Amino acid sequence: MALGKNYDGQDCSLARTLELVGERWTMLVIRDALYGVRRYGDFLAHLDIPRAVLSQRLVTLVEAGVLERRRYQDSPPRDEYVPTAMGRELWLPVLALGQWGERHLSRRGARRVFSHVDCGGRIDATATCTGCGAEHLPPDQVEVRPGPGLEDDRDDPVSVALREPHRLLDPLP
Amino acid sequence: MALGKNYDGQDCSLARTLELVGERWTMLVIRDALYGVRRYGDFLAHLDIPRAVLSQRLVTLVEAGVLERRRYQDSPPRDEYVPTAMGRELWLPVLALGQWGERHLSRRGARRVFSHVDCGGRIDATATCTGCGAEHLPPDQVEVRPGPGLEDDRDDPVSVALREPHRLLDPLP
DNA sequence: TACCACGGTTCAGTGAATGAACTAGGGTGG
DNA sequence: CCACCCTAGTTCATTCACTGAACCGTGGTA
Repeated sequence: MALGKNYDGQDCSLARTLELVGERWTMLVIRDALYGVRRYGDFLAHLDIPRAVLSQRLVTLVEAGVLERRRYQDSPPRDEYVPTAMGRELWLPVLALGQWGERHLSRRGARRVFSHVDCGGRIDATATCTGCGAEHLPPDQVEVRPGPGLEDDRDDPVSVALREPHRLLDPLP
Repeated sequence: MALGKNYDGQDCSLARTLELVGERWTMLVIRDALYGVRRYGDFLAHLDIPRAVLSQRLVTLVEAGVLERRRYQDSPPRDEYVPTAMGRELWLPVLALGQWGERHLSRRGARRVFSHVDCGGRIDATATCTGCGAEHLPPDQVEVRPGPGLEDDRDDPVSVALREPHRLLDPLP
């Protein structure tokens, strides 16, 4: 972080977190990784993000331990990016931020509906199942599907795959 | 948002939220407002933020309905910034992000400890009281105090006031 | 061999953030 | 009356972050 003023003067954990995830595009990369996106090209197409930014963000997240880089083929060499346990725990802030937006910034209904894999109940902003009451649901216990407010006009592979219900963390597309 | 590429291609609530709160410094301004900081000079001193950035962020947050600008004196004219109901609901993402940082990015103990005003129990990352089980605690039911990991080397008025337990949303310093 | 797909890298140009200085409207004290 | 102080901004040249467009390297395929 090279800007003249960084958050060093802030001895607080929020600032530490924001130094890592607060740069433009980073939270959306993390969100996509939690949905199950793994490959550079899929992040690129789904997020419509500049290539250099995506490369740099992935490097940063791997170095920080949020994502893990894994070889999925040797010829030619190809890596994918998988959330670590540390990265999976960012699900809660991602959910809280997204639900705030659903509640306050959405003029149509919910764009994405998150439900509990085991009982089908809706998930609230604290990752609690409103159906059965299960709390602290990790991402692999959550299914995402389109809500009534989602405009379905994207045709990249990830957007197409997310037209169907999809369990978080399962590879996409 | 004038960068060549914005988040318009992302029909998702997380992107809508990040367009508002994702700019550099904004989440820290909101965090301070939730702690109870009200005045331009106090945000300025506590955050050590460039003046022009603070002015612009406050304007944006007022226009978006997250903060409300209120006259606190007429001669000379002086306004303060108070979280709206919409702004107070950002407490949950702020807490979730901060707690993630406490858990994964802190080499010493907790910098800030959040507890339930009514029973004194600790608050977890979902705004649930670990003492009595009360859920969805709003900020005005939460008290913040320094934790064992906080370096107490700041001497601006807000930092000094936060050396004592402080109920969120109560004006600071 | 030419073309394609993939996962990057490079770089000039544009926009955001920054430090430093300045402004306006009061209030206070000598 | 004037000088100084405080507060809440505003201005602007400079630096840094992001971007579009082009390019690169390593394979695989027809």
